[in-house]
Amino acid sequence: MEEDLVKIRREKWEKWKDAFGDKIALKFECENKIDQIVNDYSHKEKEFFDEKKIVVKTAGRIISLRKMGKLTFCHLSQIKSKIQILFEKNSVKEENYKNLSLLDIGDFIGIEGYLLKTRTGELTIAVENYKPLMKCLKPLPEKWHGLQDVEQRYRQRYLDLIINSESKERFLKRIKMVDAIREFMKKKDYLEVETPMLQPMAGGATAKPFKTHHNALDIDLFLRVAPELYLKRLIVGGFEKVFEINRNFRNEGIDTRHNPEFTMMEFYESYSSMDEMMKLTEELLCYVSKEVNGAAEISFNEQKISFNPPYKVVSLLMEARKFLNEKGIDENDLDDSQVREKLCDSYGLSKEKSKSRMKFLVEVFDTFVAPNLIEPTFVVDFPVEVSPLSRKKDDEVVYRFELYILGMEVANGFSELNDPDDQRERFLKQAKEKFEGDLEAMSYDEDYCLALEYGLPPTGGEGIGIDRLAMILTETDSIRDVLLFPLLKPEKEK
RNA sequence: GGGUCGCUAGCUCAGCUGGUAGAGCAGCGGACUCUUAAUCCGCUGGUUCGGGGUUCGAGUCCCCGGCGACUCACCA
Repeated sequence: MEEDLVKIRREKWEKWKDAFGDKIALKFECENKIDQIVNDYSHKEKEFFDEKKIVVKTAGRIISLRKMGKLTFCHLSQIKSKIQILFEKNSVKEENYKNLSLLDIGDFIGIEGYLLKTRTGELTIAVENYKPLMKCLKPLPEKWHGLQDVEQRYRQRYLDLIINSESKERFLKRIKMVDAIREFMKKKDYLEVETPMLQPMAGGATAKPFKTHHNALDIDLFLRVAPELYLKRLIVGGFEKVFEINRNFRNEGIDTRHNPEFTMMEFYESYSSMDEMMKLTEELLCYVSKEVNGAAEISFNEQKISFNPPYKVVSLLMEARKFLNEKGIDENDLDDSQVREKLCDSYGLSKEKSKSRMKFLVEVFDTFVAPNLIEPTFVVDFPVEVSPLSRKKDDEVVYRFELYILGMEVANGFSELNDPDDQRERFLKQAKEKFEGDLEAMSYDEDYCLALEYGLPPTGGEGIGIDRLAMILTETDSIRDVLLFPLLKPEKEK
């Protein structure tokens, strides 16, 4: 049983004090990083190490252990690399060789030794001194198959990271991606800011918020669904270019593309419009793809995708109307709710989402067109009705776009609505929908309208879904696999 | 919330129409100075997710519950 295995490891651990002076080391001067050692020396010939004794001092977790009499091979792991280490009975002190039996796979040790190449040509540290740093009391999952149980990989992500290198690599890639995005935005003179997560009113997106309570103020607060309205207040305040990479929270379903908390980058630029945002997006994605994957072209489940600009542009309304034409549907009939419901039934559309002519058209697009947008594609011509924060182009549509990749919405941007009178009217319409039972409709935010009265310059703004972009760039099907700790239901106490 | 599937040793998995729960890895003991899924000999290890039921007998069949995966609905 597992307790027996832990008991044996604990007994070994008890002996550390006599054998090595410490049960738990305070620290270890790790003078050489393993990936640096590998980079510097793995290409050298075997003879190089015969002539020159290169001494290194490093530390890591033991991830494999092969004892063969008077020789013991291990692999020592650090975040970016691993290296083989070798204990020879003649090179370490006799009692220290014997004390190797107190070490297990999973333990952290610090070592000092010299480099050599084995008969098979593998760069190896021949250990002269070593010091165990901390015991791993639990047995690690098996080295060959790794940790397969999906649930355990999420619940105990550290085990997944120790044992499954693909998983570790995927997260390192995500980190690199976020770094690249940040670098890009800073190079473009955007200022990085943080705006409230706790908001008295959850605005900036149509979504169901999480509610919470502040005790000292005795007020209800919401976790933000978007930072949008605060970022635009900063534009009013004269911060001409701002961006924020942070979490949003939406109290909605969970599936392979949705987690209740997710990361978005939102950015806003004064004196700009949706056209500049689209150009910037093309440039950004191309740059990030090259930084992360070394190329602007990637493949995803055999599908080829290019991030090289320019991206295709399709009109939401034109595509939806094309569908109506093909099916012989008269658009004017769509004002009749009974007609819409009938059509929803025959084409398998959501009645909930088709409660007006325009919403029906959007639903048609989402269902029949969007899933087929594999290569990066901008969708334009969104109805005013579903875009309460975008500037009107005419009575029907706004200056707004969404970017689709692999059938997935990855970005959403627009020329910001900066007319306070128009904004008030749009909020009123939202408030009415909310009153009529739409839980996702926006609240009337008078404080934001007040800010607009001080003058929001013409502004382009956009939000990019970071998790989804990470999925695409790491060829990952589920959002949970690019989130270190996806939300799971707690296990029930027995 | 609905549907389908899954849950067996620390890990990866077998276990057929119901008949004594098995293997590999890990672990323990032994051999071994170039191994790398090391090898060889021997050994240990189980509340079969939980609770009921049917049965002489349940990992297997039935019911209830838990958690997860996929999928539909909702959403980005």
